[in-house]
Amino acid sequence: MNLRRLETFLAIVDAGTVTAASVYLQAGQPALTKQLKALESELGLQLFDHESNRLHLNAAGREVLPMARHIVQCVNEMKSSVQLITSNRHAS
Amino acid sequence: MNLRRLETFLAIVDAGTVTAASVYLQAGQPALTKQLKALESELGLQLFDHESNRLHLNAAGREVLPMARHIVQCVNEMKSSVQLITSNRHAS
DNA sequence: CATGCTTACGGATCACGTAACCATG
DNA sequence: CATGGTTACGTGATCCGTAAGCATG
Repeated sequence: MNLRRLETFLAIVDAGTVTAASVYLQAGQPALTKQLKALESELGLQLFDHESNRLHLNAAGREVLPMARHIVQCVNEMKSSVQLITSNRHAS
Repeated sequence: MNLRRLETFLAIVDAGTVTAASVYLQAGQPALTKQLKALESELGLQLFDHESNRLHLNAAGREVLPMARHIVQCVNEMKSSVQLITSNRHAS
């Protein structure tokens, strides 16, 4: 399980398309497509309908989404806490 | 930020030594040492005292520990939920 | 035919395992 | 000197970006 893939998943959901997410993340579309496929493969679960030429979040994706958000949020909070620790360490 | 590194961190704390953690994780000591160093480098923060020939969790490590545990726990819960989803999917 | 996703492929980076080394109790 | 951690190094896997291809509205 890779955090980068979860962040990519969230970015694609929030941006609406892989293309828009790639602009936001300053990465190439192919990279995001492959990360998403890797995530779906790893979970053994399709998160989007890949049938049309646009991706659509499916039922499973909607169930996984809040958990992925929570994990990424916790990671960001940990990063903030670490920065706080180092700041206090320097202040003391 | 890599989840594998957090899991390694927890394993080292729980097992007490890198050696014991490497047995538990079925990996080599060098790999765990390097993952730990990578994590500390990434956070910009020493989590252990590296002075003796045994690692000792320091104050910063004790602060980060519960957050790391929470993140890993959330990831495991997500994995379980995904398995549940796929089970139900197969049942229906 | 414009938009958006996917696949192919080459290069770079990362991660591991074996082996050798260093430090401490 | 036994135990535990670290460094060196070569190999295998992973990831990305460019380029090309495919599908749909």
